[in-house]
Amino acid sequence: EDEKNALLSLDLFHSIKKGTVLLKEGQRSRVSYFVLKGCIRVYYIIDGEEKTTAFYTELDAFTPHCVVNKVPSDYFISCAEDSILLISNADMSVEMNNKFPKFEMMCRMLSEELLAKQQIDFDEFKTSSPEQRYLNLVQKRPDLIQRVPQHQLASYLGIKPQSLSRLRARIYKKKD
Amino acid sequence: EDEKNALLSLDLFHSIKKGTVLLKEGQRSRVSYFVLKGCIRVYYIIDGEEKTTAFYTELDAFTPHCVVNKVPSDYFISCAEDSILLISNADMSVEMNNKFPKFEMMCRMLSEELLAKQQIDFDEFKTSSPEQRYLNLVQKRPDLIQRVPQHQLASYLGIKPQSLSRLRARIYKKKD
DNA sequence: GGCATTTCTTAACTTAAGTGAACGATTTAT
DNA sequence: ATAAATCGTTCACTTAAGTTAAGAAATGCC
Repeated sequence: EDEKNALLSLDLFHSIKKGTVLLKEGQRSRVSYFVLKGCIRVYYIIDGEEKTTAFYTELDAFTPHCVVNKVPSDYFISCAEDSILLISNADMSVEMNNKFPKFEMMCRMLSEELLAKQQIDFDEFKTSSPEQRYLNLVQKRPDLIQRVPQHQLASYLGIKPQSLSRLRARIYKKKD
Repeated sequence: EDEKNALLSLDLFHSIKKGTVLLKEGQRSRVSYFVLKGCIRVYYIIDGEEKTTAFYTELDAFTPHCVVNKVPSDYFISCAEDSILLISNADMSVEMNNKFPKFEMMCRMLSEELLAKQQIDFDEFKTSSPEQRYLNLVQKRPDLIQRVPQHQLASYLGIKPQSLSRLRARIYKKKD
């Protein structure tokens, strides 16, 4: 339909190399990401240390906080792998939303679902120990454990790399 | 305008007593809440223990996960204080969204903002210690610390009540 | 008012995470 | 290919949270 043509007429697809920084702390941005292939990572630098808080992989959509609230970013975004991303800017979605009511509805439903899902994730995080969180991650996103460095996983789990290493050793020992 | 009349024609306002359980684990629900006065609380019962994960107070809106995803609820919701709530059901919002494009847009923007805001909250939680999280809460929601029992705050901060008590004593001692 | 329940604090002890440092192993750059 | 940097693991030690238990304080209920 018309929606389809409007989307395809713009070339939004980008091939991006591992390590490329897409957004820096302090920057303002107007773009959202949709991951077609690869992985992007959100991290803060606190007291000189990287603290990774999120990974977005195949078919994940992500609009940074600074885009929604029109403020400078608190965090960095970088490509954790060579990736293919769909990058769209906010003006474009405003236009799409105006032209196509269906698009607006889809966006509303999507963000409502993501919000509800994230609330559950947050609840799980709060109510479980680092070890349980790790085991939970093994269940829910086994790919992440393979494709992402341990020290980034550690802060994603809210702990230090050494603690994750120890915790893994502990779990491995239990399997007797 | 029309929107206003459509809203007012329905009586959605409810006065609810402290302690009333609005939603139980396992139940399906179709209703969202908007807190006009008071406080509602989300909690799980895990191994017989209550784990509080969220509080909604004046002017907060909340649609439970089970409503969005049409599944049985994982958690309980109860009134933490005598409250006045606006309770609307999902059919109603579907209708509103159909009738009034503006309403759909507002809902989309609201949930996008809430999603972005919650991501930041989650990030802060992951990157800080229980003590920092408590101090952060004192800054951001000082009212909660007054109006909510400590043991509920504790699990909200991801720790045990005894730890919160100790942590508070530790902070108080430091002020010398 | 007085009794029961719930809530908060304290303490001693256990367990696990934080810290600092060392050492291979792996990856990256030249 | 080699040197440099990064990464993962381990260890000893410190710090803080979990656990169990006891008692004080506050709250709710006849």
